[in-house]
Amino acid sequence: MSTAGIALEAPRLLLVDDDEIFRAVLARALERRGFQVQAADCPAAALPLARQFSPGYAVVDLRLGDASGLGLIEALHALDPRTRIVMLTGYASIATAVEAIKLGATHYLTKPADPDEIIAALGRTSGDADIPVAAHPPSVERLEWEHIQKVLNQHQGNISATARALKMHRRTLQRKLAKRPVRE
Amino acid sequence: MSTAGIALEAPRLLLVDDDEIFRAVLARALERRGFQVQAADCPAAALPLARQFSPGYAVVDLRLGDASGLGLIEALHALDPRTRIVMLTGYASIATAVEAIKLGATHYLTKPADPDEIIAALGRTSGDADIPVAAHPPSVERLEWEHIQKVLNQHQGNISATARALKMHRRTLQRKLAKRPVRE
DNA sequence: TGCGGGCGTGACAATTTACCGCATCAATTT
DNA sequence: AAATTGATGCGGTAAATTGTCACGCCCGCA
Repeated sequence: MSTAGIALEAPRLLLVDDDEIFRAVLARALERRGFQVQAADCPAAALPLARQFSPGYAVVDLRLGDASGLGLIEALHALDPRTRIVMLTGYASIATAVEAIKLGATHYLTKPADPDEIIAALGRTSGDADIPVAAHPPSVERLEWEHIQKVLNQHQGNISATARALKMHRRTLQRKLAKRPVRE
Repeated sequence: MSTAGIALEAPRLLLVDDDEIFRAVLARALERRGFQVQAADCPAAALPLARQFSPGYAVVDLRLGDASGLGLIEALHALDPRTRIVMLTGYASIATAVEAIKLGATHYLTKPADPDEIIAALGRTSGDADIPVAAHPPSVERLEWEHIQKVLNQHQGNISATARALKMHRRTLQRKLAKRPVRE
């Protein structure tokens, strides 16, 4: 990080996500990495904020309650085409990815996403002393575990239903669950 | 399509796919729908053809033998930014979709795609379609595929490096890449 | 009290992975 | 020019994982 005037020079970033906890955690992580963060939980709140805050960067979730983040991307891009926008989503699909990029997003990431990865996606390779490591991608095993847990949670711990949703055999799911989560 | 002067007015379309049968079938289908089609099986053949043919539309496959269709998209876009390019692939992933759109493709479709769908995609601009957000969580298989593609992309297609990053065997990665991804 | 579903588990076959090795090719290095 | 390094493709085989079927056991419900 540069030595002087951090508060004044810090790039402004708008974070839009409807999950309060996720928002708070990510906001803090980004602030710690030198961004000045403003957050909102829906497009209606985000737009006025964007007008006033005039952020150079934005991270927006695809699923914002009932609204879609796609419209917000379009609006942010219309407000200032130079804004670097990353779309972040837990429910990724090719169709929404294509649409997001066409509407002006600079990148499209799936949750879980590491803060460094998000920053990299924003296209800000801050030439300072941070992130000497090339962010290690999670192993497929690790990712799979996270995903299974998430879906299992959505189904209130119902293993059979989860297996169906994941298109895997119940027996296999049981076996995977019996094993330890992989540590990196 | 209009009734008169088809031969003169017919929009020109460049079709690039390394599968000869597929190419022939699709070319015929597109011609029957009023396009003037020129086909090629690799970027090396496609580029000169594009220069001479100056197509307003293009349909290009992602996997062209050993080459990638992404480079061709970039080249076609550089040749004439107004060219409407659809990327068509049986190995679809979010990572390559994002890449394709950023390089100038107007749309990205997965095989099998019917000709009408392709034509619709060629004419589509952003925002004129309601993208269904977040249906079901992806299957573990799909998730794995997307993750692999993403990391592969981060490593510029280097299979060995990707295998190392993913902590999986290079041989295994090769086999997974050779297979087609599951349709959702 | 029977029915449907979820859960846990054993067993065995089918498939997939890990791990070899080897050959080729391209880019460096010596 | 020859040697070295690293990427890629691919065959083969042992080891591991998954698919599948079959149980028995509960629980909630009509």
